[in-house]
Amino acid sequence: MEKNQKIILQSDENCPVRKSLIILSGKWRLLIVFQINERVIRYGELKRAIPGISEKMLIQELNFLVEHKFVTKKSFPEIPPRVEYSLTKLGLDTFPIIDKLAAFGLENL
Amino acid sequence: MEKNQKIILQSDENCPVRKSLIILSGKWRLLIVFQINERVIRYGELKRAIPGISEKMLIQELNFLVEHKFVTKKSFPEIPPRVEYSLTKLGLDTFPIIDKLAAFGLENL
DNA sequence: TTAGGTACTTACTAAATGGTTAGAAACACT
DNA sequence: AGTGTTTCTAACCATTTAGTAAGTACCTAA
Repeated sequence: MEKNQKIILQSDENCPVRKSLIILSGKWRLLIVFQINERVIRYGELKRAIPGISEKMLIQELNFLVEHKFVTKKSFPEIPPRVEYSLTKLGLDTFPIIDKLAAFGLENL
Repeated sequence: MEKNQKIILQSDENCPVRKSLIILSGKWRLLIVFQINERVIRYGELKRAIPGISEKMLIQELNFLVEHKFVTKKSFPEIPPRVEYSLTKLGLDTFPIIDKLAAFGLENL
């Protein structure tokens, strides 16, 4: 805690909080990660599991998460196409954050 | 965890993660909260403590945080003016989130 | 009289984010 | 021939968020 605070005191790009925010902020990212959870899930399933998300945002954020190694993507050469998404270890490592966010929301909002 | 997940499965406005994100997302909010920390701090001090933030964003986000009861503001009728900010209990309660964000950033980014 | 300090406020601009709609590809089924 | 399925892609627009720069008010000290 004291260590983190010291780093925050020079809150520039080296600040780990800021680094996390740059990658994990946004309306859908953490929600998608948490929704995938420990499953292997198809694009369409995910879409149905996150009401309100547009196809554009879902695919865009999935691509981002794949690029940044939070999510693994596996395409099957079938017709109609099948694509499966699952979390990497990095993706699973965001769960403590999501848990705290959920706990805070439940208690205070 | 299972409970949270269940709630997430209908990820609408009732989702506590989403509620938290609506209030706490943004480039500066959590940074400001963590920077105030347990101190009583003046506007100018805070500005110097958060390099890169513009006056507009600082005051705008401070106002938001005051409105939403994360921060307390106390103005002294002096010249030059003096205004002191400090965290409420609600503000302090966001620390678990910030800690996890920092931990994640340190370990992974 | 001028410059300086503090805490803002305003106007304007730029960039990032999100939403809507349409469509493409490729095959199966009717 | 036409419809449906699934996973995307692209164009366009609206909204939100953030940055820049200038200015305000009031008093103090040089």
